[in-house]
Amino acid sequence: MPATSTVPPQTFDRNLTDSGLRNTPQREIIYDSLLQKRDHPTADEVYARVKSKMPTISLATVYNCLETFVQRDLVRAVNFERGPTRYCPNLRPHAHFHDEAAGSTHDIDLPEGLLDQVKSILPPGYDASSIEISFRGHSPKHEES
Amino acid sequence: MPATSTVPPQTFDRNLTDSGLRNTPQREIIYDSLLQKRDHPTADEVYARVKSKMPTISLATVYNCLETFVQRDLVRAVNFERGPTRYCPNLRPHAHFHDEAAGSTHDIDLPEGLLDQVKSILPPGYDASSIEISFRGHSPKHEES
DNA sequence: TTGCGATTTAGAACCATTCCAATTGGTTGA
DNA sequence: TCAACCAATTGGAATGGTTCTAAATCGCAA
Repeated sequence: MPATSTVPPQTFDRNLTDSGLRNTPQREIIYDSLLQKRDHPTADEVYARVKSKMPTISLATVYNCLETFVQRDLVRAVNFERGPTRYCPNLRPHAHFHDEAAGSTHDIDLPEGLLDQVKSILPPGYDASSIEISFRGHSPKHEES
Repeated sequence: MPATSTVPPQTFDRNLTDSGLRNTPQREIIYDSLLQKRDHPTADEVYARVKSKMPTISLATVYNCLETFVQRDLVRAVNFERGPTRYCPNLRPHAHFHDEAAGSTHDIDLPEGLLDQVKSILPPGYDASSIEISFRGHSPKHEES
């Protein structure tokens, strides 16, 4: 049982079709590649991985599809400073830990209630639609980041 | 009394000179401009503000100086997604709130202990050198963001 | 002074991303 | 089945923020 939560395949499909979008081969193969190796790849990395299965796919399509997934809340976009955007199919509430030495990124599960607690520090009148928590530092070794 | 904490002028100077750097007119005027209007300006905005006082200054110098300040922990660099880096002279531990509608960024003071508490969710072996907490949403009106 | 390293500068280069315009593809309803 | 329409893909050009480069300048210290 992985410590991640992704949508089941049929939900992925319906999430798209329900809003008038299509589940194209490109979208399927890109989403698949995110599930396959959950190391928070950049668009370029996704492009490279996906090209072996579908050599004619274009980088623009990779950007388009990833953006579509983010809009539909199927995937999270993760940013560290000004680095390239990374993509993450884990929908469970979690923070990110960026290992500076290894250049790898790990998900950190959030305990129940932590987000509410953090949100409670906001002064009256502030209404947060999203909260990001990210760490930098060094982390134990992982085979797969 | 502002809810921010910046270094006193002589500390600013010593922080630089102690590590073999010089406190040049450009550095002084740029740091000044950050103190003057604490709305988390981008490098471009700093450039525009500073140009009226020193018309010959270059954008590259603005980038150089800001980067120097960040290295020396005189200023914090703040990023929201892939937007341009913004700069903040407030050294007190704080989070950032980004108002999507207004495009403005506010400091949110962190209560004593919150960072430790957030840090405590890390599994054993993880050692965080920095933590970022950022909100997006909508905030009450401000004259100055 | 002279020398040396720190600094500034303009402009070129870079990189991630978005835009554009043309083509292709799938669905729907006549 | 066809036509029409809108979604999606594609390659390449364009954009925007930032960094690099190489040359000029500056300021302190021998």
